[in-house]
Amino acid sequence: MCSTINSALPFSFRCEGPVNANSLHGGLSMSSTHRFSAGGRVWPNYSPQQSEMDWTWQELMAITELQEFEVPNDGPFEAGPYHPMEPMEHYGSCGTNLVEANPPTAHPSPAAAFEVGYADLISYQRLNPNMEMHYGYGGCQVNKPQPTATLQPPLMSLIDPINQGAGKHCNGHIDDIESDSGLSLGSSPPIASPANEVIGALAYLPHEGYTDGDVDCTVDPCHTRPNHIPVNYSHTFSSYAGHSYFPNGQHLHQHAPSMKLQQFPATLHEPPANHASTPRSVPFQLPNPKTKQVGMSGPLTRDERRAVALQIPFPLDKIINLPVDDFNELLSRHALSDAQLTLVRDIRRRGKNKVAAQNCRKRKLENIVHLEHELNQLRARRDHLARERLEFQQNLTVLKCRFSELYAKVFAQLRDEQGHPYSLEDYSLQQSNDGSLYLLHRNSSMDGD
DNA sequence: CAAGATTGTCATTGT
DNA sequence: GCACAATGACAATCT
Repeated sequence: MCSTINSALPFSFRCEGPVNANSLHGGLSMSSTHRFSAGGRVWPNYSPQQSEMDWTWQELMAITELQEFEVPNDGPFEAGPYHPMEPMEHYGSCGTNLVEANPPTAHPSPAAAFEVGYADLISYQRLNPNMEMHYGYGGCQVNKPQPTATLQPPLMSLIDPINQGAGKHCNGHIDDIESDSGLSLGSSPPIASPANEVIGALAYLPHEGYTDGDVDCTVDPCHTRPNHIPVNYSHTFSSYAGHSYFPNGQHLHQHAPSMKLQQFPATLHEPPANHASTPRSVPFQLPNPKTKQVGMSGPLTRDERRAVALQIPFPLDKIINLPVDDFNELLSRHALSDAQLTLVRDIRRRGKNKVAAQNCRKRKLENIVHLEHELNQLRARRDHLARERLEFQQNLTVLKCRFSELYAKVFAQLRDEQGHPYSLEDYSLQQSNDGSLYLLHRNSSMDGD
């Protein structure tokens, strides 16, 4: 005797062997050895070791036991309550709540088995052909800020010593010639780094003070300006020891022969003589160090003023950017006093550290942007998993409902020896360890097995 | 004028 | 041991 029940379900039950009403278990008067097979798997990963075609009764029963299962939500981001974005739908006619009211349980139930294989829910798409399985997140892209172009104003032009006594930055003397603890009286422009274009060269002595013979300037980046930007030097040039320089350290007549030389104001409050673009009525002002543009000069930095005061015979950018061997060679070619040597080494140390600090801060900001992007991606993945869980629960409810119907149908196929059907109220289907199914009277137990 | 942002500098550590 | 990069901390300055 074998009866097969086919339905619209993705699987069917087949009764293997006759119902042996006299095979008593637990003192019952009847039992069943029905082997139920499923024509298709219902849940992937639920029982990976099992044949695609065989479902034990316990497994099927386990499906009916499935409640909500947890989705781990212990990510690094905040574990806020998940708000389903889709309204609940009812399936079938069982009146079952699609979402169980009872919270997820931690007991080793079949639900836990689902947890283990949850990541493999790709197969679950067979029940959800329209399920989106991508985790991409297109709506949370972070516009990574474009790195601000590092302004590279030229190092300071030679400043007429008369100007050293002017204004806030020039108190009539070179402040803190030797001391590192002096006030920072001006924001120096970013010192050129190996990664940045080196613009200009600062010389504190007449140009003859360091010739191309000092250092191999043919390969020295400090002498290359591939992206020279014309700038207005009308009030920022200065002269030193009879030589006029642009702020970038280049001779005026070499690069701007048409520009008129102008006298640097003697004081900050004195308008530059014959200043073409600055009306006399407008007091001369030092350019704001924070708003200096590429190629613009500004107030001397502390180290620059020190270098001027000690007559360091080579530009700051060389001091800072030359390789150590070239730097030492440069020092060896000049007879420097101890104070000069100390200052030069301090300038080199501070200059390199300043660039390092700038790079460090830039990296820090980039890391923040990167982490924000990752955070958005994780949030998108969390939302996607939550939607998957919701769909899973809905399909589970459908299966439970349909299985209940099938259960009743199977039960209806069973007859006792007199051909009478068994009552669902009195009997339930149970499965033994060998997979056999039995009808168990609800008032008895299987302890006697 | 206060508060936050920016920048330079120093001290320290690691390479 | 030296040179240097990286970085936290602090202070000066700017917005």
